[in-house]
Amino acid sequence: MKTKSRIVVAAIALFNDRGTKAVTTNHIAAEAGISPGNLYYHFRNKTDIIRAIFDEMDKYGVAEYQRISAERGPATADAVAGTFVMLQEFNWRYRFFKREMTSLVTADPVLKKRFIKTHRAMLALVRSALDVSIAQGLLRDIPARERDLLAEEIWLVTLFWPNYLELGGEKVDTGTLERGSEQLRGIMLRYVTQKGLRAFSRPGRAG
Amino acid sequence: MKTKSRIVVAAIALFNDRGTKAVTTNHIAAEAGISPGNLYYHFRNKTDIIRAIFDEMDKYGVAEYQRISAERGPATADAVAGTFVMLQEFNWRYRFFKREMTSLVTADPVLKKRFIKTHRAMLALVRSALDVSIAQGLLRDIPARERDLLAEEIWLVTLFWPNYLELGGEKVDTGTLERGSEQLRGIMLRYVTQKGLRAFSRPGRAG
DNA sequence: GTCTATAAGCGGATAGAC
DNA sequence: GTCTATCCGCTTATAGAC
Repeated sequence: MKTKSRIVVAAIALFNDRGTKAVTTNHIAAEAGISPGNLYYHFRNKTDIIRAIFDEMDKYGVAEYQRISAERGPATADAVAGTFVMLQEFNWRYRFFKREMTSLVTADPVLKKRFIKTHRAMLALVRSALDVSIAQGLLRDIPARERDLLAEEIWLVTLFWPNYLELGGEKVDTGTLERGSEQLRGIMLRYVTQKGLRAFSRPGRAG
Repeated sequence: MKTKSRIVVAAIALFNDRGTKAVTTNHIAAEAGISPGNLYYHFRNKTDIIRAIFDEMDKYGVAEYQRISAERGPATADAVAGTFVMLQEFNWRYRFFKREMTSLVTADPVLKKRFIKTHRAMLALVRSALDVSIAQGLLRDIPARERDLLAEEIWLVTLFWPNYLELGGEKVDTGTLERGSEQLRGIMLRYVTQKGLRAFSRPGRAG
């Protein structure tokens, strides 16, 4: 693996474990098996590494989403189920970022700009998934304003579920992440039609 | 004001402004108008100050909640409205804590223990408010499991709304906090009865 | 309780050899 | 690209006078 990637991998591992504050560039260099000076050849500073991780997250998320959409067809119940699972895996893989995202984004204007772009895109994605589900008759018709609030609620729960678990002293594992999916299903169920009920309760290829 | 309180007040102001990471004990001492050495007479270190702030938050929150319950009667629509407003003010006053809570709590086991206690109490509070509202016929009957999920959802939104706003690049102000209340109302409305509709849509004394 | 002075240590970052 | 050596600056924390 290239040194630059090794640094990123080492940083993610340490950040997940001890948090960005406790981890120094020296620690990262040691974990990556290189000298501190070498790290500074590849990255300006710690902030720069965090930005690189975010960019990796962004690419990974988009790629996974597109893969799922391509395999299962866009806006199918199957794709929705697969996306849930993917998001949970994603949340776990980059759990330090979820944990600290508000302070990280507040502290770094460059990161903030990139994050907001992704954030808006995700919100739009949820919103359009709702629109499609309604058009297909899987969800009952919902007034526009309520649709906006609903999309926001779904995205908020998705975004903060791991945080919520950690704060409550619950381990982030398969079981508790599954409860997050259950939360989302609970929200959807309030709007689901008979037709939708059959579609959503039928487990997708993701199990 | 006692020096110890002055330190806490100074720390809150600086933390809100620049985050706990960027603020040092020296900064806090300067802001409080005392010497660095003096600060260490009153507190062991920064962590110790953060714990003191959390304890203050805890006391303040409980006191405000009890005041509202006493003035408006427990579990009335009026009290619920007042509690919303109070929570928003609370979130603003200690906004640094909301912003960083996951990392703060992860980093300090003592704080974590105290936080979890409060967290569980709040969840129980929401749950019992739901029970009372259902008993009074303001909300339709909800199966136990769904009731748990609902309480959790309400608490999650309450807890993370300021975070959510900051992450999306929205200013935390009266308008956006009001949208948080609207989110919560949107959630409640899905369960509200005719009787409850009258009670909840009538603005409480809090406006 | 409060101050001044200062020790000790660490993290960030760079220079220059290889 | 990678290393070693090193410096600067800052933060924490303590000692001891008042």
